[in-house]
Amino acid sequence: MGTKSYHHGDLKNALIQAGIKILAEEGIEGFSLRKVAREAGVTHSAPYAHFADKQAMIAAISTDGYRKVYERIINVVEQFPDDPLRQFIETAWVYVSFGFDEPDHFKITFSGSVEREREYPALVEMTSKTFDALRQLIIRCQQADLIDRGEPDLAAVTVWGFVHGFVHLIQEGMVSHIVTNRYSRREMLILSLNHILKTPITKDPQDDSPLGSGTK
Amino acid sequence: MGTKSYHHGDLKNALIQAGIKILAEEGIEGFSLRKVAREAGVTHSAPYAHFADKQAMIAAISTDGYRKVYERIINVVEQFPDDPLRQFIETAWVYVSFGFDEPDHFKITFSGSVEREREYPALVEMTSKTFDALRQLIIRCQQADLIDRGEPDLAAVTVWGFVHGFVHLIQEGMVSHIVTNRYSRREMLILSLNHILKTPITKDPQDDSPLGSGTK
DNA sequence: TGTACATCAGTGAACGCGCGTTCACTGATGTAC
DNA sequence: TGTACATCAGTGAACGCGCGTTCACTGATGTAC
Repeated sequence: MGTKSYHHGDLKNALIQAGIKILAEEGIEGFSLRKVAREAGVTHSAPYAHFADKQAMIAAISTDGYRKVYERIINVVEQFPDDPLRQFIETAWVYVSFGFDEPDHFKITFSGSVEREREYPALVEMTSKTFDALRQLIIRCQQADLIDRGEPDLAAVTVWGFVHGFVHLIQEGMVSHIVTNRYSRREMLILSLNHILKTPITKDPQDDSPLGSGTK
Repeated sequence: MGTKSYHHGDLKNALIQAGIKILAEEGIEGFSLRKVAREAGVTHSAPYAHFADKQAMIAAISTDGYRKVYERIINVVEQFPDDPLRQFIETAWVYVSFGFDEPDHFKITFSGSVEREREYPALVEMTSKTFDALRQLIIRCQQADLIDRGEPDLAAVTVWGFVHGFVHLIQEGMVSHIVTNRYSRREMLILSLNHILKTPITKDPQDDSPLGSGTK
């Protein structure tokens, strides 16, 4: 399992990275297997040695997106072991940051680009691990009385739905400039989360800066 | 402005309807100008008499989506003139229903498929009218103390973000079966909105049925 | 009412393009003896 | 260390396809006199 073997070395991973780069540069519209191969410096038919077809390549990129988010969430949870509020905010921020930093990788990951998910066990595993981490977090927040109790899966729908929609609205430029000119994205996120939290917070726990002052 | 004139009659609208049908049957992936023309029973070059290019056709379909949602929102607001809570719930339901009933028309409308929106004044007008209706509704809800006060545009981001994400999660099958098997979509929506409302409601105002009983 | 003309919605052939996928191949790498 | 062979990652030509768009055209409709 060295980093390089013979021939190209690790074409499979190189193709995934190339795919992510194509997404970043040309978006989902511009995504094609041929471009990915070109980006990786390889013939357009080379990817077929590693991926059955285009769908399989997309599934691998999607899996990578879930993996990134999952690892960051786990990381945040470990970083603030006894602080569910902080875990809640930073987990939301992880998700939102991914959406802002890699918009099209985010879209391909969380917008059901993979048609027959079942056929990709690695993807199925990453999605269920991620969903589970979110669910556990919600339960911890309910126990700490941070958000309304009730069916945790339903609370998860509320929170995750909001966070996803939040990214979407900003990505698509649907948020009024009154808001985007006045608040940073992190500030907007936390102020919005306040509508869901039972006790609104007034300071960003990251640096104790006051929220909603109305100046970026 | 008769319904039919000479030749085809009203090809422009017929093409928009054909486009919506193609979206419903084959999704965004399967959408092409040539298919739309075929569906409308017309040569593949006929649409160019009415739309400058593919983008213009998409912009028209998107405008139609906004128009539908806008008209239904206005309708709901007029139907319950002094009941902001009811307006709030039904407006959310209008949006969500559109997403469930016409998933791909919804996506093309609210997922920034139009590249240079500025160039389509009818679209710009419909979006701003819709945004404004939502904003006014949020303000009415804040005044009635239904949701937390503060910058209305930010509250709108929270609510609209949530509702959009809600549709997305369900459309993409990302909601746990525990939840979807147990609650109807309307029930899920209202129970989720309860996390945002200051005073949770316990009955669906539409028919006074109890919420969250745990059986569809 | 009838004729000549202008308008313009819709036709159909043609273009060039990039795509996904296949397939016989080449040639570098690894393995057996 | 050297040779023969097997493996298999990557090549490059070829395929058929549907796409967006253009353009000279046709023929139905409307208008002027």
